[in-house]
Amino acid sequence: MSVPGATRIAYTPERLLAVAVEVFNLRGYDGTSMEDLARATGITKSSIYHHVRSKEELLRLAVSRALDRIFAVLDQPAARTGRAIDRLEHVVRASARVLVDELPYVTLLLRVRGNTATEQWALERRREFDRVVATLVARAVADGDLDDTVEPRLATRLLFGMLNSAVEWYEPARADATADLGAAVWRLASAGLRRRPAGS
Amino acid sequence: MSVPGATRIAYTPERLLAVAVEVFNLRGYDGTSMEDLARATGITKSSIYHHVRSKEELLRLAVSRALDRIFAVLDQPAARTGRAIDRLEHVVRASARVLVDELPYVTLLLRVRGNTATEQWALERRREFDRVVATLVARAVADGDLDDTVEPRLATRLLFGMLNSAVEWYEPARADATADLGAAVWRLASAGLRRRPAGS
DNA sequence: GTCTATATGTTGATAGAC
DNA sequence: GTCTATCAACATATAGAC
Repeated sequence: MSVPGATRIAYTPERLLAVAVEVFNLRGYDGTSMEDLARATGITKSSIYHHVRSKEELLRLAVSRALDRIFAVLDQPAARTGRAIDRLEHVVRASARVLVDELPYVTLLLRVRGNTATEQWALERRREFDRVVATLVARAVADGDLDDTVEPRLATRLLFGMLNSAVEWYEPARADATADLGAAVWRLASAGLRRRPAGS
Repeated sequence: MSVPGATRIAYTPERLLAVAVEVFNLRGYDGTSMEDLARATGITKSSIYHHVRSKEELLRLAVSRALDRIFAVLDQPAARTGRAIDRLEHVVRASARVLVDELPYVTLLLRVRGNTATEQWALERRREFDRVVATLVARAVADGDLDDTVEPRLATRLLFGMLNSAVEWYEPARADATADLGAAVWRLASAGLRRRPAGS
């Protein structure tokens, strides 16, 4: 049923992945059937299997892309040198950029439950990331730059819980106050919301 | 295959629900089959259908329980009278208590995607809750008690994103620093993590 | 690279005996 | 209240023509 004059989309694994991830995020990975993907792409189930081995491969491609981008943050110079508090700020802001730039992929990653081998691997890598950040928070506390009344591990989880929650509500279309997500998160996490009478 | 001497668990809808919610949270609602529930309960699929009409009914029972507890927070006197900032603090702390006390049910509620009519109803009620809280935040800003540099709606989302993230990591077994989740969340959200040289 | 047709297992749910 | 047996629909995935 090709339309004359309208060029048929040539599916690459990359483009197929983009469509699949959208549907996964809408319906959930388990709630999405290959038939759903067929409808969304405009080709049949069989044609999809020409590009990928399995439904799980699509998941693996998606979460590994998200993980690559997120771990790249930890390799940036600003995350590896300087005062712990400044490195932490950089990790938060750069992670926020990754979240926004790769929103569908990061969203899928953050919703992984652990049903398949792929999902368990993704969960393990996420824990690895959390451990690195928790170490950074602990160091900032030791440096006297962060309050020591909130336990480092708890602080880390609240900090990234706040940031990661953005996958549930961030709308890239709107160029509103949420434009710089990282700035907002860092401001709230470091200074808090409460207005102070005088001084900073 | 009943064991003599070991009293067979008498299943009530309530007890069945508790088991089902555990499995739903482990595998995801869509990733859980009635056969999975049969294994977890120790009775057959057919027996489960003696207690509930459908798999979706289990979901509905679970999320409505969570929603009831959460909306009850807004009806408490401390959430309805006094300064907006104090009402907000109470809503955060009371919501944290609900999250902890009803952890499996709240967890399931927060993971709903919208595939079924039940799920869409749950999402709509969650948005309703968010709107009430956002109004409270806006009022606290107007009162001059909250900083006006972070937009109220964004602040609300970050605040509850932080709190709700607890369903991903909170462990009731451990009576550690996370014992009072609400206190930790409120402290971080209001005062921030950064250590200040002098004064409060 | 896409299609039709199909294999093979699993799904949510029901019928009816005990 | 639980069971065995079964259903129709749908799942992932494959075979092979064009």
